[in-house]
Formats: sequence, C-alpha cells, structure tokens
Amino acid sequence: MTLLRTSRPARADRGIPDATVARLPVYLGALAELAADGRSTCSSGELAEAAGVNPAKLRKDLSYLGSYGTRGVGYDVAVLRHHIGRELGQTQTWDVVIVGAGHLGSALSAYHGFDSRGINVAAVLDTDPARIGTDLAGVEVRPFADLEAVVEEFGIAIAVVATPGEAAQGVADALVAAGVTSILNFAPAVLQVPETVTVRKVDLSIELQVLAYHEQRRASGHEAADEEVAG
Amino acid sequence: MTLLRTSRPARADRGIPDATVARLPVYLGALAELAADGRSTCSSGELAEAAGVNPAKLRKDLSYLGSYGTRGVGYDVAVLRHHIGRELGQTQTWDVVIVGAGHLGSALSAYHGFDSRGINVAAVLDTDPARIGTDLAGVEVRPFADLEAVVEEFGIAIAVVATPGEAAQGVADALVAAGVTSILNFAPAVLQVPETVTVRKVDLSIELQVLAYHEQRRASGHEAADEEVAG
DNA sequence: TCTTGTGAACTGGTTCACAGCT
DNA sequence: AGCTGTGAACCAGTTCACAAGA
Repeated sequence: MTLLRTSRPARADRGIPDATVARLPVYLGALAELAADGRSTCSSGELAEAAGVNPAKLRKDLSYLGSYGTRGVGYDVAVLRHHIGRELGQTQTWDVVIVGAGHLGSALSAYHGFDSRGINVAAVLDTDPARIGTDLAGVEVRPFADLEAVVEEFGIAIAVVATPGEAAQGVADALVAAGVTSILNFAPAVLQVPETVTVRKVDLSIELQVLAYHEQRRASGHEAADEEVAG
Repeated sequence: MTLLRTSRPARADRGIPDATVARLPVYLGALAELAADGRSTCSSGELAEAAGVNPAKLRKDLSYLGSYGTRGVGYDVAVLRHHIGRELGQTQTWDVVIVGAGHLGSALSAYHGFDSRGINVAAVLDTDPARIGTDLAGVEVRPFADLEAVVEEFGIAIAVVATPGEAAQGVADALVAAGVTSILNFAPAVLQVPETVTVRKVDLSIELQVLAYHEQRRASGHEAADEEVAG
C-alpha cells in the first residue's frame, strides 16, 4: 500500500479532467448508436471514429473511469454505457428548471434527448404574465416568483437561464439564493456567482462570430503562409 | 531581417490562438457595455473584470491583435472595439442560412444581437411542407431544395444546422456541396466534412450532462479528498 | 496477434512577474 | 507612479509509441 503513496499525481479520488467529462456524453451517444446497430462489442478505433476523436485520446479518457476494456478484444458496449452513464450521474434523473419561456426556453423545453440522458425539465418560469399559464411541451409556465417553491418541490440543483442579457444576473442571484448549484447560461452576459456554484455558458452569437473569423481569414488567403517568415 | 528567421514560433501571419478568438466576442460585448456607460477609456483590469477573465490573459489576448493600448493609461474603448471587430470580420455583414425551422431554428432566427455583430439570417430552410412559407422573425421559410439557390443568391459561407440528429449528416453534405465552408451544428450528431470546412458544435444535452457530473460529485462529497492518498 | 492501458514527449494555453513606455 | 506588453515558468490536454495482457 505504502508503495503507491506518492506515485499518483493528484487524481486520488477520480477527479476526471474537464475536457474528458465534456467528451463522455459524446461517447455515450456513439455507444447508443452502436447498440442500436446490434453491436455488442467494439474497439477503441471504431468508437473513436464514431465519436470523431483520435483513438489514443478515447482510450486515455476511458482509462480515467477504470479498466473496462479487454486487451486484444475491445470494449463491451453495454458495460461501457453503464459505466459512463454512472460516472455522469445518469443513475438518477436530474430535474432542472428553465428560466425564460421565450423562443429559446421553448426550444429547450421541447428538446428531445434530455429524457434519455437523465435530464427532466421539471418547470419553466417567466415574469411575463402573457406567458404564465401557457403550456410548453407538457410543462405549464409558472411565475418566476415561484422559484423557491419549485426548487424545493423538485429538489432542483441545476437551472437553465434563457432570459435576455439584462435580466440574467438578477435571475442568477435568485437561483443561487434558492439553492441552485449549477447554472447553464444562454444569456449574453457574464454571470457573477459564488465559487461554490458551477456555471457553463453557451452564447449562440459568439459561436457564429468565431466562424466569421475563420471565414474572414480564409477570404484573405492566410492559410498557407507559414513560410513567410523564412523568406 | 535574417536575425529573426527562426526565432518566431509559427504565428508569422497573425494566426490568433483559437482560445483567444473565442474570447474576443466577449471582450467586444464588455466594451459595448462600457461605451454605453459613457466610458471612453479603460484599463485591462476593468475590462478583464467585465469579461470575467484574468487581466494578464486579457492583455495577452489583445497583444495578438497588435499594440493598441497606452502604457500607464489603458485602452481607448472605441479604438479597441474597432480593432477587435475588424479582426472578427465585422467590417462586413455575414449572411447565414439556418437549416431546420423547428423550435431551435425559430429561436435562432429570432435571436437578437446577431444584427449588431455582423450576422444576418438571410434564409431559413426546412423540408416540412407545413413549415414552408411560414414567417420566422421576418424571414420566410423556404424549401430545403432551394439551398443551392440561396447560397448563390446571398453568397453564403456560414450555415447553421438545427435539424434532428438523423438528418444532420445529409444536410451537412448538401451544405458542403453547395459551397458552404463554415457550419455551426446544433444537431446531436458528429458531422463528417472535408478538412477545408470548419465545424463548431453546440449540444444542449451535453452541456447539461456536464453539469450533472459536477452535481453528482458534489453530492458524493468528493471535493476535499486530496489527502486520501497520503493516509 | 490484436487491442488495451499508460508513461513520456509534446503542444497549446494560462499565469506570473517585470521590463518598457507614458 | 501606473499600466501595458511579453518572455519565461507553469499547467492541462493531446498524441505517441510501446509494454502488458487476452
């Protein structure tokens, strides 16, 4: 036992690198496809191909979860699905609340594929009286003031912010106060939250601007200019 | 001249790191806010705060664009906006086509803040006859078969895929064939495209699964377990 | 013989800390 | 005196290449 005392870096308790965690759901999706095709086993090469990553990276990613492959053979599809799902917390269903019943909020409520991944939209909230009481994919829109009650009722830890940018910080403050500890932010705003709260941000406009940057470079012929310096 | 021949890494022609490019739009947003507040100048510290990054990172990011600050003073808000905007290709308006007029496609068409960032939704396409002809935020939904015509008509280089996962690869193939060179993919599918085409992927379900992972760890008390190994 | 699992090298990105300029 | 711009140290993540094992 004492042998390994200092040999391990700092991943003592299986803290998986962020980059790996973000890819696990992709692997899970690829495995679901393989399973649907009737495959019961697969190699790292096949799975990597289906997930669009390099095989070595895939193997390293999976190695963080444990050794669930068989050398010379590959991975058992069902076994691997089970272990990745467990690691991602899919043994339980996570009830989430969506704040903002505008176009994006509606799109999210209706998004299929949440259910199969352990995510359930438990409630949708809005401040606009015109929206309150309407039905979004089977969930009734409730007043934002119900936030605390909703969080309590469903034991909600994860919230989605789909409001205009101006409203986002106020909503985030209320979410934190209500006890939410993870926020997915679609509003074009930088949220200020305590360190104990995890925030992920998705900005549709930013994604397009990054693409515009690449187009711009392409258009001005920057691609093969690596030798310029030697001239 | 010969002095520098091999001293430079490979950024000869101002190829900005991907991570930096992804942050430039955030800086632009923060600068817009400062400008709206009547500020004409700002320090790296203030801007970094508003953008939610560390000041050294901000300065390094900006240094890739050139030296547009003044030592001892800071940055001129208007000047910096101009240069970041130019680098991101905002001197022109990018017409984009959205494929898929479902909930997400509708949300994207209606998304405000595209216009101010040089993005214009030129067309929305769908295969569903029930959707064709309907109006989405001022844009009429056209049949998917019009793709080539639309790309030609507007000179489109950037497309958004907002279809179900099963349809995504077929759509991507058609986009590439029509001459599109950048794709923003919202469909839960791994797109196979030629190397010359840039793809960015946003998967709503993945983002939530990553949050669920963090919640799961929190719940099982993994945070302060770094000493476990020494015991 | 085939494929996993993983040290080791490498690459890209972040942070530090200070020289250089105003 | 103050703030930018940037080399240098550092850290995370990726890829390589091969030993270990079915």
